[in-house]
Amino acid sequence: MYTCNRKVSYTLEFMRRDVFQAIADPTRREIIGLIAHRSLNLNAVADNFDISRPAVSKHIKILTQCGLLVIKKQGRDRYCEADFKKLNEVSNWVEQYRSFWTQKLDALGDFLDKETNTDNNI
Amino acid sequence: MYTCNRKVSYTLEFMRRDVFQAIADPTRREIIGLIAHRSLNLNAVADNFDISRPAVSKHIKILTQCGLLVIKKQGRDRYCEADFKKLNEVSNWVEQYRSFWTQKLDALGDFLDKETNTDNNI
DNA sequence: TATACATGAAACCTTTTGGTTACACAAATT
DNA sequence: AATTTGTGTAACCAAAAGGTTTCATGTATA
Repeated sequence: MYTCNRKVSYTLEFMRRDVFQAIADPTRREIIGLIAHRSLNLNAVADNFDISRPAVSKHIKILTQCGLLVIKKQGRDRYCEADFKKLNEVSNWVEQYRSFWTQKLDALGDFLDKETNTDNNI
Repeated sequence: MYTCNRKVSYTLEFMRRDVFQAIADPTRREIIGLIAHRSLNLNAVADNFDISRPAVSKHIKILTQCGLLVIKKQGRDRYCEADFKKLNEVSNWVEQYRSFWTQKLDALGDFLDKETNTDNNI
C-alpha cells in the first residue's frame, strides 16, 4: 500500500526521483518555467537566482533524475531542456479529484468511475 | 525572483503551507485518497499505515495547514474531510504545460527523423 | 466514579534537503 | 601557451522533514 520512495539510493545516477517531490521546490518549478520555451545553459539558468551556481546545478540534477529535464551537451555548455511528459503523472493524480472541487454533486460518481483505471504507480 | 517558502515560521498555526510541498509526500497523497469519498477520524486514517498515530497526525496537520484537509470535531473524534479547492493551484501550474507534453509527441516524430536518436529513458 | 478511548503535543532522534565554499578539469579564447 | 569560461563534484553545514516514545487531556462508557 505505502511504498517508500526516499530510502532508495542507488550507486548510479538513475535513482528514480519522484516527480511530486521534484516540483515541490519553488526554485525547481521556476527553473522549469525558465526553460519551458527555450533551452538554457546552466549558467544562464543560475543567473536567474540568488543562490549559487552549484545549488542550481543540484536542482537541475534532481529535475534530470526524475525526467523533467534533459541535458544536451554542446561544447563546454550543458543546455537544459524541459521534458514535460512526466508531468502527466501529476496531472493524472490531481485531475482525478477535479470533480471534487468543481461540481460537488457529481463528485462521488466521478470518483467511482475513475477509481477503476488509476495507474499511478511510480 | 526566488522567494523562499521554508523559513516562514509564524507563531500561529496558520503558517500557510505550500500545497506543492504538501502533496510531495506519498503518505499524504494516500491520506487524501483515503478521505476523498468519506471522512475518517484520525485513528481510522492511521490504521491504513505502518507508521505511528502521531506521525499520521503530523501529516494531517500539514494537510490542514495548506487547506487540503478540514477537521470536523465530533465528540472526542476528529473527522478528516478533504477539501480539494487548493488542488486547483497545482492543476493550474501543471496544465499550463500540457501542450508541451501533448503536442510535442506529434512534433517528436518529425524531429526524430533528422536528429540523432536521443535516449528517452522512461 | 473509574476506566477506556481519541487525540494533541512535547521532547528527542536520524536522515534528507538545500545551501555554501573550494577545487578540478575540459573547452574556448587570447 | 596561457588564460578565461562553463561545469562537475567533494566536503561541509544548518535547518527541515519524518519518525519515535511519552505524557496530558477531554470524552465516552462500564
